[in-house]
Amino acid sequence: MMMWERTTEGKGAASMALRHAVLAALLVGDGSGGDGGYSGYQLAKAFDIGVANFWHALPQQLYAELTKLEKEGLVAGRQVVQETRPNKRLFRVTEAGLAELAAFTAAPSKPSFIRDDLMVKVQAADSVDTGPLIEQLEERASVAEAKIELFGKLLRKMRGELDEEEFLRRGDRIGPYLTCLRGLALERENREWGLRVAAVLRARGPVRAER
Amino acid sequence: MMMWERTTEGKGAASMALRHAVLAALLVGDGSGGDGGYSGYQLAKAFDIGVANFWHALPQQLYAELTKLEKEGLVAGRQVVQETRPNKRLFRVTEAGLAELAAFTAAPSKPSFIRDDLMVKVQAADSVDTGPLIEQLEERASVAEAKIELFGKLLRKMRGELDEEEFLRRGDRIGPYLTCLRGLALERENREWGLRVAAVLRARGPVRAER
DNA sequence: CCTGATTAGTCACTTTCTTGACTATGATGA
DNA sequence: TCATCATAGTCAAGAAAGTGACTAATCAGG
Repeated sequence: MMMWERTTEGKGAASMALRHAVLAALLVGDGSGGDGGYSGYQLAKAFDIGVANFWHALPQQLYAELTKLEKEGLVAGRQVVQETRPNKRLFRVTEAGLAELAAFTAAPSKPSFIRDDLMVKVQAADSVDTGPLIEQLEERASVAEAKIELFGKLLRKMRGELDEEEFLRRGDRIGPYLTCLRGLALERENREWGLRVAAVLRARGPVRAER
Repeated sequence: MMMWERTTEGKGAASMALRHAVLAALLVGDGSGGDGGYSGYQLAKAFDIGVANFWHALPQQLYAELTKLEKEGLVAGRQVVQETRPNKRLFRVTEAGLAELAAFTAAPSKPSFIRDDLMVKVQAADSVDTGPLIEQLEERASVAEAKIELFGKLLRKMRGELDEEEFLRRGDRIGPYLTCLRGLALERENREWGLRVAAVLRARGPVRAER
């Protein structure tokens, strides 16, 4: 039997993946945000930095998910009337939401999944023109560089005046710090790999008579 | 204007993402496989090792995609009658398929995306029971360890008797080697991060009075 | 005064993925 | 000999995710 025939085995596990990412992200805004909660809009921004390290979603999806979560009582929203800006709804995680997150955390994780156009292109590098590929690899390396700096700043900000060891021992809210560390490591690898592959392909020159 | 309002901009880019991963994976089977091409079944296995580093897909999707690709002339399948096994169809990439891959390679890449349950859980680590989380982190580290060894073997096999520098200069088919290198780096990071986070959470002990 | 950016969302449609079957045959191991 | 594994697929329903367009207010700059 091969791997895709896991019939009748992971039965009641209920995927609905985005929701847990939303709940986890919302926890951060809850309290530190000052006014207790994130709006959909703010959540979208929080996703862009930080959460983007392990989850990607467009704002439309977040709004939709927030609506569903509210209907199920996992988050509670309250209207905030603003004069200078359009009104907004601030959401915070409810007890039920926290319970849902706890259950999710206790359940087995599905293997992480990655999807990367550039890697597909590198896989085919022996059969196609490498010119544009080299450009994209170097572009990616420089994007990674920028993220590395951004994450460095974020980490410094999160740990405040404590050093890392100290913060991880005694800080509160270390979750986002730990995921950010992973993002940092990832981007470093991204940069190294991009530069290395670009160099290798450059050194080989144009692809020789294929097929 | 925010990022999700890229209206009328990436218009003709045609997503259909899986197809390029399939084409790139098929290229490897084409020739080295001996009998010229991969069957859907073999492709599924190839995806599981190697391609899984940058693309995840279930066999059902691959079969479906192969059918579509054949209808569009990007791959060609031929029936192979077997006595000892069920018959199969071997697929190879056509000229048109290669052209499609080339066009894809030249076009801008969409940002890589990751989705990782475990990271979501770590993000929420300050608010939930960390016991099962620590277990999962250590489990992941050991899975990563196994992959590291597997990739080491794969790489040695691919480069044959040459050393890495030499192979990357003169070897043919370096694409899969380069993506495998990335996979290796990724798994190493996975292992380090998993062990580190598990250690940090363990040292902190159970979560203190939440909310 | 007009343009564009920022805040704050909503709606509808399409594509893709996942899930859970079901069909075959031969080989291998207990 | 019986069970299971490995090969080699196919099908269909439903859930999840992604895409593109649209509304609306305010503010900042030229």
